[in-house]
Amino acid sequence: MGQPDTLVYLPALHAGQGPSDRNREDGCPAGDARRDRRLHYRLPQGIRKPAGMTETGEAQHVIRARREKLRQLRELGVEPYCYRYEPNSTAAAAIQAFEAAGDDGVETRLAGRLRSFRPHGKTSFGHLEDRSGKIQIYFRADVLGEAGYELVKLLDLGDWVGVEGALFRTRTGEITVRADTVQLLAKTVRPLPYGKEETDEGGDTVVHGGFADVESRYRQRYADLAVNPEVRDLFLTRSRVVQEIQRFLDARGFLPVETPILQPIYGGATANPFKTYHRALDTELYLRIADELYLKRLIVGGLERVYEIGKVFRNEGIDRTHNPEFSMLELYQAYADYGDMMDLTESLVHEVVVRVSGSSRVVYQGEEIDFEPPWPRLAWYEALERHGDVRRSELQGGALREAALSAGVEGADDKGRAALLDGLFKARVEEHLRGPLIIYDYPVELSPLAKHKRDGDKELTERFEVFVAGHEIANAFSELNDPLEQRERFEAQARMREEEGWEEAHQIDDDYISALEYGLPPTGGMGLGIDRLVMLLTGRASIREVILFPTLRPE
RNA sequence: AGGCCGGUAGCUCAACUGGCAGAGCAACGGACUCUUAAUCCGUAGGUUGAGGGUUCGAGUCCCUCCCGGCCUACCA
Repeated sequence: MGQPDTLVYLPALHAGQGPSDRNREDGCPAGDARRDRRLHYRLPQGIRKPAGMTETGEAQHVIRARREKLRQLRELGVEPYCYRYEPNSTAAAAIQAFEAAGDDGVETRLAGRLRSFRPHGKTSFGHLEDRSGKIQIYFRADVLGEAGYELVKLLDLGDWVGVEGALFRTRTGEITVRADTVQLLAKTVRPLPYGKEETDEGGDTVVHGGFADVESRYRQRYADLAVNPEVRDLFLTRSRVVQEIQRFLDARGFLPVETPILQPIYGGATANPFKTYHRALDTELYLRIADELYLKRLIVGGLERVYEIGKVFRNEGIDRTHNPEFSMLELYQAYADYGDMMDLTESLVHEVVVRVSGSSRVVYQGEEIDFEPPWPRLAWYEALERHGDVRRSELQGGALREAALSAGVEGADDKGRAALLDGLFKARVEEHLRGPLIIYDYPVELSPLAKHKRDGDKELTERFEVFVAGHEIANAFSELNDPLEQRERFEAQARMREEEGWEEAHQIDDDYISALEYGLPPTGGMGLGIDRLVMLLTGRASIREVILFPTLRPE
């Protein structure tokens, strides 16, 4: 965990432990045996049509031509789908080694994808791309021999190849591998949507054409990743965010745990669930909408500090900030309250931002956001007063409904107090919260799982949310640990569901109350939206850009 | 859900006021032993999202539907 450099080359995992070490250098011996086997692996006549692709005209034509190349390769004794290759470096490391050695005598063995290809008769240039970047490869017929160069002539953009040879500098000064051997690792039979690249005078890379259709990029993320290095970088950043969070929490004694995704009673948030069904149990189950209630059961069990980073599922609308499944961090710490959670959240987010982006400041959609703690803190009703021009004392009965109506809250006519307060805040306040900003002390109606204020104000709970750029990224509270009051809160929610038709209201979870009856120590809990944090750190306006495979309408 | 914009070759995009559906790249064949958007010669590639209508004639105008993006409203 927390590997700072994910580009470090990992040596073969089971060197010397495999079934045998024979053929470890070359996973693709050519020969009759292979050709015989080919008979069993022959592809069906019609090329299978992947979902969502129309195989009209050219695509079919191209794929047919590539399959013809497969045949030619096998005729040459080259197996186009290799078993193994053992590179000893990466493009970036090879270039670095060559520079360090003073342009002298560096041999390297690399594997990657053929990103560009410029044949010139008995000579060809191309670029190989691996996870570290690109390096130019120089193929010569007189070096590779007739058979080797025949293979080079059958290469296509996107093919996976392994090359071995000495590094040198071309006439134009580019560090290049002069290939002594070339090995085809996997043939591409469907052309990748590569754009042409050009380096302008400023040294910037300009891509001509390319793969830009947003929906296609999401549906075929593999092609998006293969073709767009900045997309690979983005998901590298995402992984680092998760690693940094884990590192931060591990260092503070938090235990990573896994709780059920399939739940008989869903809870821990106000949201509509996905329903599913278990046959053997003949039971309806729900996909979790939050991890909360199970994690707090673990605190009851004495684990004291736990966290989970995982997917939660909410059966609601899809837009640029909402995906039906999204990733959340939830953590719970015994003996802590929401004040501790404020401090923890500030330092967690700050540290992740600094370690991932190198600075506490990020620019998001043209707006500079500084995560340096402490963050401003504003009480919920104060925020409403400041941005919504409504005072707490004026939000009783009809006045609240009127305020919600005038704020344009949808369905304000027949909503209950909780929904009206929530609607009013969302309509009037959230967009003004550029943050990072802590909004604290939420109305009790909105927070059935939070303790009420210790000062005796029973209408408020010790809960806060963190807002950045108008969106909530974190939610935390002093966890309600009084089982009797918890039952009353659940019952109040159940009444809201029945009387006001508030479907998202919390269900009564008797087993959770039983757990509380065994004793939940004072506990602080916090939830953090991973996707939104990644959006902030990568400057993306759409959540789909930061989810590898976002939910799309099936084709 | 509502509003706006869009869907043309594998990719990125053109196509005037309704008048023969095009280019670049990718692909295929050929030439070329330091290229890098390689170059040069040649070839192929299309149910213009679907259906209907108006018209001598529709990528273009009208209607319906499908799909997507953006904005607004709601769940994080």
